[in-house]
Amino acid sequence: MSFERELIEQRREKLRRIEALGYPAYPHRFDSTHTVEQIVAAYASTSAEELAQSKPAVRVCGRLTALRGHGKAGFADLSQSGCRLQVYVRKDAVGDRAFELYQLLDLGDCAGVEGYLFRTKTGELSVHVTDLSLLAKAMLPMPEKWHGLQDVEARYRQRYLDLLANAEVSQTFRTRSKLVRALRAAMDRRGYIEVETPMMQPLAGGAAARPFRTHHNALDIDLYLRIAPELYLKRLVVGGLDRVYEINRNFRNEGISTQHNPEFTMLEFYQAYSDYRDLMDLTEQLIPEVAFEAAGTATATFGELTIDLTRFARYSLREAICEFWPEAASRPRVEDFADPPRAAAVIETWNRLHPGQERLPAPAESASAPGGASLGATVVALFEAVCERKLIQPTIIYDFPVELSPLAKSKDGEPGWVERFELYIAGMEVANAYSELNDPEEQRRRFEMQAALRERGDVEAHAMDEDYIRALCYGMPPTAGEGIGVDRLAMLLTNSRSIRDVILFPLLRPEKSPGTTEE
RNA sequence: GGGCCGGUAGCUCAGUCGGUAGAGCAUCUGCCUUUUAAGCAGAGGGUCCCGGGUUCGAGUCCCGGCCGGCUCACCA
Repeated sequence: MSFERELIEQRREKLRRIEALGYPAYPHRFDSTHTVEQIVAAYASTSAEELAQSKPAVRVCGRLTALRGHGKAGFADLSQSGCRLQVYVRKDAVGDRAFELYQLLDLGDCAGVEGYLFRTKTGELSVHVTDLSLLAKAMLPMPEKWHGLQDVEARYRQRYLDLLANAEVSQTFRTRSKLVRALRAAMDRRGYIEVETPMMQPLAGGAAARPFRTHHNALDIDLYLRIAPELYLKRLVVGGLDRVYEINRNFRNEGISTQHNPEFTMLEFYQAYSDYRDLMDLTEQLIPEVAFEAAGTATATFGELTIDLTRFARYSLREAICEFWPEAASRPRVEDFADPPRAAAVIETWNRLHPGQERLPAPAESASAPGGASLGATVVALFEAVCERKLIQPTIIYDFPVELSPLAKSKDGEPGWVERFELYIAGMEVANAYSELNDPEEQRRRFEMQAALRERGDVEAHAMDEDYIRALCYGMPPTAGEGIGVDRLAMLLTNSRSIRDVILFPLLRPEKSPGTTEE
């Protein structure tokens, strides 16, 4: 018999003995007068003398996270929702039967106690127990109490243990929850209505990404898990819902990294009669507002970095490349991105400055040149190489190439560029927004451009969506829309370097054979 | 997919030059009625990730694989 089996068998035996004492093994409920948190908060400053006099009666329950035996007495820590309360059990106070039960308890068991509050010699607020019950037995041993659960894989696969053993993990997810609530409240306050749009879509649109595919049996059709809710939310704007938002999952069938999980949570919102400038202003309000509400501060500590979420820089994408260019002598100018030959010269200079690294591609002379990257794509690639990891403090980067933004409205007088911005914090893209393209004819041309890319093998190029164009044909008011990556914002607010640390159950390869209690 | 790192008791980790598998916590037994990483005395507990190979001998060296982490690429 393996050691683990032996441990389980020991605990089965204890459970049998507990039942033999007349205690139910798995009682149905427990009436408490307080939560641990309430007791700790209410009596934090009550003196030992006052407690000795009033002997406040409490019934409280939680999980046993420490047991310190002393012969015919013992101390235990009862933990509930991240709060800890010491209980003191002595044989002459609880009686023989309950004390026998106490001796059969293990670390990790759920228990309830009844008694009165007092302070120990060392001044610790504790429950002097007069009665005790087992609420559920832990059949498997808890992780080590001092170091917690360190094995990264086990932490993700058995998140419940991670939450039990590592208090800061529990705190991270409480902060995340507050963040989602704060975002929702912020949108509600501003008059947006929350909606839910399809997660299963016949066409996966609204972003450039590879989708997951699934199948509906009764209709016998293939469907895609959504990569973005965008096209549905804009249909709602056409329908007169001038301010809508959705907080929900997107699914992208792509690589996994510290910043990418195949399913991730986005806040996406649309507002009629506005453009991207309005959303820049809104974003600058929203981020510090929700940070303060969720984390209690608008100053984020992220690894070595200290980030002030109240101050935002703004650069156009072209300005940013010039601004963050590493060498003064070869610094390009904004006009250098106006046509492929000049942009090619800038990229050539960059490649020359970075001989060891992979070369950035030069733009093709025309958009239809086979195999060549578009001017827009190469400028964005250059931006990412030059700037992205340097954008530590909150920075809005605006005006993107039209080739990469098939759903965004062009800038007046500059048809090659669209009214779009992205927000970068700590080198991560946190938000993406634009003035929505609402001209159905132009939208059709953009989709056709995408279809051409698709024919050349770009699996992420946007699919033609006739139904969406039909919706635009009924007239969509001028509208601005934005998506905010909730996971990445949660990372910033909880000092989590990996997106997996803010997702309760990140996607992992399935375990071959999880250990269970079968024999 | 490439590079680097890791996988040893339920948990956290050591393991030297290739020579009988170790500690702490947890568990079990005994003692202990104000402790708090409680304490004291004793005991049990191992597919050293898997499969090959080298060797008299492999946790250790070599090859292949599995799983995970970081990183680069990919991913607006």
